[in-house]
Amino acid sequence: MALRGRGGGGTGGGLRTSLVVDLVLLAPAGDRLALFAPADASGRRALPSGAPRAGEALDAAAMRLARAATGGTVAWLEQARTRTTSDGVSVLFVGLIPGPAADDERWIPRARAATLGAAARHLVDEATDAIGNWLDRSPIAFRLLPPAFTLSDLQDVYEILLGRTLHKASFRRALQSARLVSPTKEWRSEGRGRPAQLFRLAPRARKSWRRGVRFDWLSE
Amino acid sequence: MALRGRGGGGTGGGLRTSLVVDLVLLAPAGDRLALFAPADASGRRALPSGAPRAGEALDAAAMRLARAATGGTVAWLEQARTRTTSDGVSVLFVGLIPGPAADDERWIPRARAATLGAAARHLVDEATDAIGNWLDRSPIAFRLLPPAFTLSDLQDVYEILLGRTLHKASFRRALQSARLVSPTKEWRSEGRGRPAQLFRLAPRARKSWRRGVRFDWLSE
DNA sequence: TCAATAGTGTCTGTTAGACATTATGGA
DNA sequence: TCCATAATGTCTAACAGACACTATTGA
Repeated sequence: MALRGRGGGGTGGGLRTSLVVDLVLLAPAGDRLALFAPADASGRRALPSGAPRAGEALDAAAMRLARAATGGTVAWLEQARTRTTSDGVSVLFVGLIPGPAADDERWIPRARAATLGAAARHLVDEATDAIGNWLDRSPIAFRLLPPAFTLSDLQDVYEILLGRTLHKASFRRALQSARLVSPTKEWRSEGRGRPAQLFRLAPRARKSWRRGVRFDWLSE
Repeated sequence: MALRGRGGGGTGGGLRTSLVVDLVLLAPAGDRLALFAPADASGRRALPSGAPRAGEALDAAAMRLARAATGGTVAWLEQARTRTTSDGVSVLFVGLIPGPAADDERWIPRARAATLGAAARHLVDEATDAIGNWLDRSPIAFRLLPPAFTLSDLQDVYEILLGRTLHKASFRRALQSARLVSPTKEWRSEGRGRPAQLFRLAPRARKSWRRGVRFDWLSE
């Protein structure tokens, strides 16, 4: 058992190993989640990964790799679990990308993650759980939308990310009572039906009120 | 951007670096949280840390180190954030230990984490947040108690871990409606006051019902 | 008897979800 | 006109929190 003081010597200390960042990048596509799993030269699909550069922070490395891989905007990127593999240490990052083109072959339906193998499927499950957790605590869904959006758009994003349907009136009431969105004077008409009002994410001035303890855990 | 296939060659791939597990071990002590920060030979306190052995999984390494450091039972241990430091890669683990002896000098009040330095204080804050998150989703509080406990004991643990007081009647109602504890026929008398009934963690058969989306986020 | 703690019953304001209704445009 | 979608009002059951009260022990 080593007690490491502050500023221990340079690269001293732990076991030496290789370090890799693995990425599970998801995006809303239609009414499902899509997974970024491009094929390599031999046609085999895999999750993107890469190595941090010397001195580069993990978050920065993951962001650089995610941008380079997708070529697009990264709406949100967060660290998940670290594990040791036969290759060394793997740090998993979970990211959300705004809607990719429907014909982009690098994206596959999230439900087909199992075709990448059991290990990849496990990482994707872990990523999906992480998104659900963050969604409860942070406005990540808004980053997948343009600055002005309809409440139906927003609800669609939530439903895709959560993988379940939400009650419309309750959803809107919760948004309103949290003063989370503010209406604009614009309306958007899409096909049939009444046009929808556009909203923006409101600059927050909310006191986070405390919620009671809930014991509705998942059955183990 | 490297696309790594399955079973890449042995230790190939990423940047080579050293790997260290850092531990934030907390325990309820009286009505506060205590932090495990033993002093080394020179009298300087620090968070415990250590290196995984070759081939050892991170969880296993953290558990081994936590047990070795405290010499006691580890009620719960979970991975938190991984970061790169000047020493290499550091994987943070958060653990809970059942009540240490009041005269155990290796434990300090959690509020005095700042005396270990800014970096350690940050890790401890991160650990406290992680505990709050897990507490919402998993029965970790029960592991800090003996198999039979009073509801006041349980509430005390929750209050210490959450850092705030809870409403007694609501706490009990929530426990009851979740069918989370089952009463025993034993009662325990401690000093003055009416004796308290002992309870046990009930074998769960709960369907986890879905909760609506809440937007009560912390102000950023 | 008093103090202290355990446990419970009742009330109230809030909220999630169900349902129904109105509003407004396109086909 | 009919249909589809947006937006909103009302009702109800559940729940959190407040409060008060009873129960049971030791001092």
